[in-house]
Amino acid sequence: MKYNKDTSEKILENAFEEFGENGYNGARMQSIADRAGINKALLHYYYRSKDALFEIVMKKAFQIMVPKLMKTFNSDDSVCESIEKFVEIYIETIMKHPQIPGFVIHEISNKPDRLVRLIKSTEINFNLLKQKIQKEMDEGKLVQMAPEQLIVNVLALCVFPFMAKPLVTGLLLDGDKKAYKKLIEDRKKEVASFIIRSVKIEEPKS
Amino acid sequence: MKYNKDTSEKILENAFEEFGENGYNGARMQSIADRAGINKALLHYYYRSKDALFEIVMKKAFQIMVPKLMKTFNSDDSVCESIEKFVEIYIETIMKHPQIPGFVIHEISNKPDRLVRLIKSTEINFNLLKQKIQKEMDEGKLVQMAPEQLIVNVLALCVFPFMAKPLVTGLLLDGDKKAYKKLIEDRKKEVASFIIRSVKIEEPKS
DNA sequence: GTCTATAAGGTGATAGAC
DNA sequence: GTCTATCACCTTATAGAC
Repeated sequence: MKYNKDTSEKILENAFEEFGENGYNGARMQSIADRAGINKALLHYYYRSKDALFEIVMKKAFQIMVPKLMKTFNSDDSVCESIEKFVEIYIETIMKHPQIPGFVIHEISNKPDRLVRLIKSTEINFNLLKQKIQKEMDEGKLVQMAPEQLIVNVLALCVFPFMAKPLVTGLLLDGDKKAYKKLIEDRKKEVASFIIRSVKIEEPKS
Repeated sequence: MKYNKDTSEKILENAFEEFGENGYNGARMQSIADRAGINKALLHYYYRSKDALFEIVMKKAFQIMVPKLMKTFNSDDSVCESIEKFVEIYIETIMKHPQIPGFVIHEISNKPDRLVRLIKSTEINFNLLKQKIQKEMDEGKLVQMAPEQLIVNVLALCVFPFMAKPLVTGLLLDGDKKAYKKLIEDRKKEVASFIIRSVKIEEPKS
C-alpha cells in the first residue's frame, strides 16, 4: 500500500496538458487518466468532477502568469519601459507554458463569464494602467489615443501569435516550426519596438 | 406537402450561428434543429452528418471573408495603403458576421490542419504580400523588419479584439457593450494609423 | 489508494410511418 | 420532405471489491 504522494500532482500536470490542447469540451477524463498512467475512477477520487478539476487547473495557469505580469505594471517605470518588460515577460512565460493560450482561447468561446470572473479575482487591474497612460499622453510623452486602444494593441501583439500558432506556421512560414520559434523569439524585442515607434514622442532637446 | 424551398438555407444560417458560438465540439445538432424550427432527422436528411454540415458552413464563412480581403492585396497600392484598406474591410466584415472569429478560434485548437488546408484552398497567398513588403523595405519606404512580423502584427491588431471580445468588454470596459462597439468602430482608422506611424518612412523633401 | 465493472445521461445518426 | 421512435455509441461519474 505504497502511498504515491505526487499522484495528485501528476494528475494536475496532465490535466493541464489535456485541457490546454483540447479545451474543456474536447478534453476527456479518460485521456487525462491515460496520460497520468492511472484510471478514471482515481481521477474522480482526487478531484470530484471534470468541472472541479478544470477550475483548479485554470487557476493554476493564472497563478503562473498574473504575478509576473503585474510586476511590470506596478513599477515606477514609464509606460514605454513597462511595455518593453511586459512583452518580454509575457512571451518568455508562454514559451515555457505553451498550453496557456489554449485555455484562454477555449474558455473565451465556451464560458467567457467564468474566465472574466477568474481574471477579475486576480490582482489584475487595468484602471491604474489606463490612468498612467492617460497621464503620459496629457504630458505630451505619448501620441494621443484612447488608453484602451493602446492596451488592446499591446495584448493583441503579444497574444495573437500564440493563439494563431498553427495558422502562422502553416500559412506564413510553410510549416517550418523552427522559423516559428525564431519569429516568437524575435518578437520579445520586435513587438516593443513596433509599439514604441508608434506611440512615443521624443523629448525635445533642451 | 408544401415544399419549403429554403429549409436547407435556414439550416445553414442557424448552423452558422451555432457553430460560431460553440465551435464544432460544443455545437449540438439538436440545437441547430431547434434554432431552425425543425428536428434532427431532417437535419441529417439535408446534410448527411455533423462533419459535412460543418465543412459547408466553414467554407461559407471563408467565402464571405476571403475575396474581400484579397482585393486589398492584389492592387497596385503601396503597402501602407493596402494595410489601411485591409484593416477597414476586415473590421467592417466581421462586424457584419460576428460568428466568424468563433469558427477560427475553435478550429485552431480543435482541428488546425483542417483549417489550414481550408485556407490554403482559397486564393489567399502571403508570398506576394511578403515580396511586396520586402521591396518597399529595400527601397527605404518602410522600417526594416521581417515581413512576416509585419503581417502577424496587422493580423493580430485586426483579429484579437474580436477573438477576445468578452475579455475586452469585461475587463477593460467594465462590461459596457456600447463602449466595445465604439472601440471596434474606432479601430477601423486607429489600427492603420498605429501601424503606419510605426513602419512608414516619410519621403525626404526633394 | 487503486482498481474493475457498471450505471446514468447525452449525442449523432438511422429506420420507418406518413 | 418531414416527423417520431429508437439505436449505438461515448462520456462522466459512482459502486464496490481488494
